[in-house]
Amino acid sequence: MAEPEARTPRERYRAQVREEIKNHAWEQIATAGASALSLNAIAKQIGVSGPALYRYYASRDDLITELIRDAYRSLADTFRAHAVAGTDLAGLADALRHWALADPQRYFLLYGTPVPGYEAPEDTVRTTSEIMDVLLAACAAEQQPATTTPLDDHLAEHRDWARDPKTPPAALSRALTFWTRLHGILSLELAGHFTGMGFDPSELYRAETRTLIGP
Amino acid sequence: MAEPEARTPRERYRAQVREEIKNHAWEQIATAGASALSLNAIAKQIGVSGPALYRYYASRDDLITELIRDAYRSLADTFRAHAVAGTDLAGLADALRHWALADPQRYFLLYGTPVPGYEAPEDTVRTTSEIMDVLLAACAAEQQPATTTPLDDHLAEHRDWARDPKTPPAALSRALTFWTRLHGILSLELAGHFTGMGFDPSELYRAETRTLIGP
DNA sequence: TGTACATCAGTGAACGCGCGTTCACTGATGTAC
DNA sequence: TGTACATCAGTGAACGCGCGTTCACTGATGTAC
Repeated sequence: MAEPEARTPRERYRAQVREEIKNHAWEQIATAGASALSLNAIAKQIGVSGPALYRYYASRDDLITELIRDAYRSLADTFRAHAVAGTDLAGLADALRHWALADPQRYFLLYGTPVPGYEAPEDTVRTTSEIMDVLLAACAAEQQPATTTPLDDHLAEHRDWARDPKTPPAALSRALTFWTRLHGILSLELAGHFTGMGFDPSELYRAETRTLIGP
Repeated sequence: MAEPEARTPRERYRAQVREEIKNHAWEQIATAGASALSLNAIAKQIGVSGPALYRYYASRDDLITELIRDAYRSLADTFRAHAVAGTDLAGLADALRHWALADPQRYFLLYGTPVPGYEAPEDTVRTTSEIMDVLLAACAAEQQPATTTPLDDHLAEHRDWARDPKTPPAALSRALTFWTRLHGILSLELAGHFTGMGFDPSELYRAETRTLIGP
């Protein structure tokens, strides 16, 4: 994925095995959580001895970092596809929801409980900026409200995270509330906090999406 | 805490040691996350042999369950104190934020990445209902809007989670959005997703609190 | 096309570690007469 | 107040386990002449 393209058969084989390792890693994460991920267990599943995996990943942390990288890339690609297609904020919200529901543990790997001390590598930070860029562009494309809120004012002065200096302050506010509101619903839903309450989380999600659109 | 009161010196001693174990457990969770919690490590910190802890907790899972129980109790107590004092929604929002910031890992233990397969014991479910009751009462005490939203309609028909049947539908909506919006901000903030963005998360929190209040 | 060499995937043994948990025990603290 | 007994906290040895990781190696695959 992030690898250079595989030209030779050997390179193609390598890429294939790396992919297989990752697939089993995701499976394990889905079954027992990321903290339970074990190289030896993956090796056993693939039908290979434990040390063999060290041909493909330098360490367990290396593998996890690559999973995180892939996850961010996947979300960024999803967003960018919508940006190219010229979809609006509602489209992005839908895309985010589908992406999250498709693989809850992948969502939590990015946005769940942080591992104390873990520092994201430089390139994933770039990917998150890419995601934010798409979101900000979509917000800027919406009709801007006439009035200004205290939050707009604050963000107008703290806007380093918006790479395009032409982004209007109201779009900054909207991007943040888009992110936090939808994340709030998704993370509680995926964690199962709504089970047994009886209502349909997608109704809540759609209601929140509606309030985010328009001026 | 959830124990019967300690009458005899022995019982008091027991309660004291249990408390000490929990304190070190929280410390460990804050340092390395809940999945790294180890009974042996706690024993070492206390200066006691590993098996000694089994006098106080039947197993590692037992200890974690009690930590979760305590955490829910703590939040419920915080909310109830505000209910008794007759505080409004803004007061609850403030209380929630302070409670979360006071101990991020405690927050994540309740609302972070779920452990696949873990089932909450019956009594914590009761505590969460208690929390919801306070929130719903505060929402019902607010002035209700004149118009009705599609979400109101949906929740009017799926309201088993609201124990008081007199709770107006708009209050149900408000309680849910209160919860999900504030959780969205808090969890992203505590996980460090806003670091480096430059703005003040509390401004965002206050802005969202404002939109939740009034009709 | 065939041979000589280099590359590299995978093996099996080993290291050191820490984990949760059990068990039979010692010794101190509390209780009953 | 003193003695006999029961309760219970804590110990140390042990069990079985799985983990990440290293190392020297075998054997297959690819490369160069």
